[in-house]
Amino acid sequence: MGKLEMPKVYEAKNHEDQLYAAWAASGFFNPDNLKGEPFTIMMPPPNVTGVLHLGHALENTLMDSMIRFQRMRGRKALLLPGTDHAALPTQAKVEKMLMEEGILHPRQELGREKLVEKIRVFAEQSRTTILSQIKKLGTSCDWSRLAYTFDEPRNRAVNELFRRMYEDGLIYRGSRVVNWSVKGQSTSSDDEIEHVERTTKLYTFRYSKDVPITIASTRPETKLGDTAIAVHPDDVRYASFIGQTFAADVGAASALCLKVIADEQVDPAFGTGALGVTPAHSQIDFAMYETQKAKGDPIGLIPVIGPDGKMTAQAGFYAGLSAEEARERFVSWLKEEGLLEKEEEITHSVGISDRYGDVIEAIPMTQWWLDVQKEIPGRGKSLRDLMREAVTTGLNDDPSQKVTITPDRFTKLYLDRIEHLRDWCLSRQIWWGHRIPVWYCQGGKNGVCLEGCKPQVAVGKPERCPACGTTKFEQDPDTLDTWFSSASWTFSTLGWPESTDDLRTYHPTSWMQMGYEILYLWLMRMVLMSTYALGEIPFREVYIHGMLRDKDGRKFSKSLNNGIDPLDVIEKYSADALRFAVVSGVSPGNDSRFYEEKVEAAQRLVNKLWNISRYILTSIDEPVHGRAFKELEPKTLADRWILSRLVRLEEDVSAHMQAAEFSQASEKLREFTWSDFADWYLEASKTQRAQELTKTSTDDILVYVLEHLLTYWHPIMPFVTEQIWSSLCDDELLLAHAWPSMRMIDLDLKAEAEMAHLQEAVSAIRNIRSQYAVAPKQKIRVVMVGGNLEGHASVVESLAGIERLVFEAQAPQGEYASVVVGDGQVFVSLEGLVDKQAEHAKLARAQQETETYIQSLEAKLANEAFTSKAPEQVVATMRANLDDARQKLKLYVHHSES
RNA sequence: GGGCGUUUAGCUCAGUUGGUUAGAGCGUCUCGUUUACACCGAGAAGGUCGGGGGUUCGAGCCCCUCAACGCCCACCA
Repeated sequence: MGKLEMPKVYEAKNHEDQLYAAWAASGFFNPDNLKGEPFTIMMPPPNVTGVLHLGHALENTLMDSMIRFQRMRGRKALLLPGTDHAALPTQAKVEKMLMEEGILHPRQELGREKLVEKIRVFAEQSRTTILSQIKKLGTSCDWSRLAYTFDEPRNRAVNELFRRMYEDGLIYRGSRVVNWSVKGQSTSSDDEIEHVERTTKLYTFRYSKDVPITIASTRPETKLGDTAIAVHPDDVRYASFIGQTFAADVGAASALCLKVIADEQVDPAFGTGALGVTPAHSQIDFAMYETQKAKGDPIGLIPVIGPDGKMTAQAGFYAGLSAEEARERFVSWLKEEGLLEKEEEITHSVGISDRYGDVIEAIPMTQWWLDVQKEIPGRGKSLRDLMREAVTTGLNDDPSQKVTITPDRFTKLYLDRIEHLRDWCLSRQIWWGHRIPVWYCQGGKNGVCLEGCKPQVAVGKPERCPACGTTKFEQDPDTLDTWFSSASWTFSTLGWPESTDDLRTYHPTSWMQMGYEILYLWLMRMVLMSTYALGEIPFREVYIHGMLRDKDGRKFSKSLNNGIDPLDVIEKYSADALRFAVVSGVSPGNDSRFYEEKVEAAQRLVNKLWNISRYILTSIDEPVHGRAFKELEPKTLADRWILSRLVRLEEDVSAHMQAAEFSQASEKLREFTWSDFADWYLEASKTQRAQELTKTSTDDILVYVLEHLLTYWHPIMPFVTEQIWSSLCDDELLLAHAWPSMRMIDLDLKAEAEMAHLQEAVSAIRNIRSQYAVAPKQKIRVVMVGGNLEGHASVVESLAGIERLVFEAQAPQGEYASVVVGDGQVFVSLEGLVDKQAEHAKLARAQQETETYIQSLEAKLANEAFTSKAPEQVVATMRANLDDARQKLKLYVHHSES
């Protein structure tokens, strides 16, 4: 009788919070208390827009499994936690909530200060919730280094980055066409726009009877701002018009002045082959405007749609109308004038604001931009160059400064994207976020410096204007794109811009995981910031994971109401089960499905591990842990076999964990736990423990294997393993236990092969029992001829549930069901039960199979091309198999003769 | 219009550089309450690896091609 009490069912609820508290109190989450080579992971900071979802459960499992593994392997492991203020999403969310509460225009009604305060309160609450949820998931992060993208140290880093980039001339203020959300009243970057297919009407028309060129548009109302007509330079139809200017009165404030220009980008085959150029309301047309300007042959720029989504004064007759109304009226005017030639339905893609959901308008505005193509002073390269180098040759051709992306295909996506990168619009007109650190001198009237000074880029308000001497300044009202702060996450969290020990020790970070949906938004920008600011890559390895979907492969979404709250799953099952379920079946870059049955299966595994431990720990009087391998005394085949399997397991799991192949690692562990250890060794151990000779050695091996197994499971299932460990060992946390390497121990291939035979024989006997429905209590006798299992009779007897196994030289007489196993034959005594016909048929079938098998092997081995070209080992294995099969066939032949 | 991914048992997925007769979990069927576990045990059924072609001694894996589904990108005015 053991001294321990363990309930039959593992109740995670009773242990998880206490275990987490014990880990946190131990100090091992903090790498300052660890030795070894640093290994760093920065937690992708969850947005403070709400609570954690399943995707976070996946991410936390991936990160925590990796960091726990590395910690146990003796690394100075840092997993740094944090949250993201998520400027636009958070403000959008709070505004929506306020609107639901009846504050229909939060910005106007509350004003900047009050609205920001409302958002801050919401964000804080959400932050607190999120941090407690991270603990529930078991994530072993260093809370002493907790960061927030919107806290003071991060604000300093952001301002400093802005300042340096401004001084390097990379950040500039300029008027360009931006992506404008009328609903959100803010710009957004190219990456925050979703393209959706829509059907729209395409109108083909002329500006006036005097303009000889016909154009087409899905947004005719924007044509009020056209300043040119572009055609392909080689298009003979229009060649004679190039360079000419046509005037047209379409009802705008002043008559349109349309210059015909040549541009390679125009597709002569599309529509009429002529394109009405609207520089103010199209990114492409704006590019043409810039090209023309550079060529010294400028065209105009007339904004006809304003930030409020209404037609501007320049739209003349249409001023004040919404774009839709203006379109309607303009089209009917075209009809009346006989200018409309065609009206057809087409599908094309429109840009939609990620957060506000309205169609993005292209509008020219003065904003802050980051130039990604300009050469960085003193470096001879642009930001784009740095981003490219980091994933190809390594930064400055240094291979140790190379970011490896898994799976590799995302590297190509990344590189393609870099080539098409446009300047990054940094400023947002929302209020929740890092304020642009730029101050405008208010020396004169209307907020303009008397001496015309430049904007002052400074972390705090400047003392006085160097030009006019005033102390009156106004800060830029805009805020920074939220990704500007998250892009600096790998180093702002370590104290940059100070030169700290942390920065020297933990940067570049070792490993990063993220979903593919933020590859452009985040991964690229982290590389940009880190290579710019530190001349270092942000991380060495990036693991890109897929999305979790529901049982039917659909995204989890509020509108589908198919959400699963990870906290509910933890409450109902366990954090370990959630972790295992979420990680099993995932491969890098691919989506995977998640549903409750997976967690149920995982929880059964957790319980199985619990019960294996319960059996061992409660039935062994004084389990001794920490024995060395060589202290063990394997006495039986099963002993030698399970130890060899354990060595193999360690090898596999270590390799898989190192390579971030979590699913494979957990699959190997599951297989060993349930099949090898529980179903075979534990059952075999019962017989061994009943015998004086093998009692002690078996106990030792049971404890040894359990102890190792818990260790190898720990990174994936930390709670249950730690809980069991506490029963085994009361002076050390499993969290801080060293990963036992078994690299120096040889596999026992002989034992593995012999055990495979034994298992086959046992299965065969069980099969016969099942086939003949032999009652479990019915005593049966089994005779074995050949098979080399003498010496293992008692194990076979207990595993197969038979009364007695005897070995004889020849097949016995009487009523037997038989089966050939390896080079032996098993005869199960079944007096009065044997269905001779069925037996015969069964044997004939088995014999036939063996013959076919032999034939196929013979054919292969007779093929000279095969034997000469295939590796020696493959041929040798096949020869051995052929021998075995022939041996087997002899037994069948012998049997059918007898 | 480009590009990428997926397609293996009823369902969800493994299958590592091409090498024995393709695996697991769940589900299904049969049997079983022997003190670790009914959140269990034993046994069984179930697959021409999406179709076609090719390379090779040998293909689930490599090449070509077609198909279905999904995703991403794009300046179709």
